[in-house]
Amino acid sequence: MAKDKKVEQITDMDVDFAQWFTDVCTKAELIDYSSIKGMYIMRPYGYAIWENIQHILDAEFKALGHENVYLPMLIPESLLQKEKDHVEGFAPECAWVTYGGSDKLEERYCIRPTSETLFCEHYKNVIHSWRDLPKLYNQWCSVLRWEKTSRPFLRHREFLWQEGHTMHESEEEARAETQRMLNVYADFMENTLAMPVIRGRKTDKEKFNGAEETYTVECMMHDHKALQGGTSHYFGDGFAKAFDITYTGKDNQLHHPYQTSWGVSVRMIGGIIMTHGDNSGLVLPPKIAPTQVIVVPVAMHKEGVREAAEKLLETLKNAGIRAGIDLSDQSMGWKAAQKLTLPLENIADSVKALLDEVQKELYAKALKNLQDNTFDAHSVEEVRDGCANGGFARMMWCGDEACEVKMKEQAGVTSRCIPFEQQHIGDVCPVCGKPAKHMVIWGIAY
RNA sequence: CGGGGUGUGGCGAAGCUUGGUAUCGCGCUUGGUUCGGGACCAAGAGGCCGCGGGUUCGAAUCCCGCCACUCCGACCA
Repeated sequence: MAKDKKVEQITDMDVDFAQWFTDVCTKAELIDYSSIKGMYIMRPYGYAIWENIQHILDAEFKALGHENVYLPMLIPESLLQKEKDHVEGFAPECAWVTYGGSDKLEERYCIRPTSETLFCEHYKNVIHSWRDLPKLYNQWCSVLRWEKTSRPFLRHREFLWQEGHTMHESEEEARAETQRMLNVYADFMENTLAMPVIRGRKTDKEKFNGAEETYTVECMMHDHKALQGGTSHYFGDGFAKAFDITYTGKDNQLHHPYQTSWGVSVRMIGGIIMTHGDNSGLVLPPKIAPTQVIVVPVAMHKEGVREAAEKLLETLKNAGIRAGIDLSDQSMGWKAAQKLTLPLENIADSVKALLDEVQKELYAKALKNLQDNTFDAHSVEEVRDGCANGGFARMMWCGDEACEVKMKEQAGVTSRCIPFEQQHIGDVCPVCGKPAKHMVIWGIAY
């Protein structure tokens, strides 16, 4: 109950975590492979998890005033090239449409890897006055990036996501939006997905192409590697200038609006699996599980058993519990192995209490994993040795990209984020010895 | 993109060295028995042996190319 156990054999997670992950994705019937590398079929149960994520986040976005839109899938090359940093970042992994029917196109079209440029093209048309601001748009769609290596949920060539794109009158308002949405993601991950997160800012090296600031929620997986759960960018007015988006302000002068974007993808499902899964397979937090409870009637050949089970199913459903029923004619022993027994009296309340308990336990376990495998470091060697098999290292940093590059070369780690919650664990950057500016979380990332 | 491993019914494998009718277990279907602790009997269905080319009288097996999966790097939100 509340836990989807598969009898099929899967690789032991402590022997080969990567293979364990792949086994869970395929044997829990979340994913199937297609004939194209990196393009996956999301099967009903996997897609249902995404639908639950969608429903919950979409309601939160709308409650904060965002509106859903849909923009084209193709971006003319000339449009993509308007912002220099942006195109440099994405061009290497774009796929291009070059034929329409049997005719070669005059200009090739990129299959969207992200939609900043399309939103800007549209915003230029619809933003004219301060009265048109803010614009708080969101899009649910798939995007395409021609990745060299791919893994289910973690790195698809085509993946489902949502991308919010907002425009604001002032820098302050846009910065506030960037923070607000990061917190929406962080709260969702902690409260609904039972995944503890570290909120922080990306270094310049790791930030989104074209952004002034990139913020992130970082999670630790069961193997102590890092996974970025969600991301939120502050663009300043860079894109607005590149795309010539202007509005007339209250002062009767022309201004460029300030912009944000933010997104989460199906990668989050990979994060759930690698945070909560165990050697029995998939473990989902009850709040996101498509099926929370399965009623397992045993001895169904006996009169009244099936009817009683179906009545129980209705009771649970009416109480708002996502319940199912196993009407298969598996043997008593097989069914007993799937089952957890509760008295029928006040069944809906006791099931809810149990689900709450499971949710809390999953969070507590993940939090313990994060805390137990995060440590303070005062030298490159300490980070190298401490993170060799995963783990987060807190270390001071001078802010120079050169030192960040050395950390990758000498310790094998990348900067995960500059946490909002800073601690002073030293005065100098251990890499170069210069005065330290920030405490950074270092680790090996997915 | 570089290096290693892999590809045989739905799943897991054997067969390949040494070319000669496609095998096994699980699962599936049907019938029957059983059924309060992961059942059993019987009958049956299901395979372009990843794809393409070559060698050969004959290729799952040998040779070449490609595709995909997977691991390690590089790259990358």
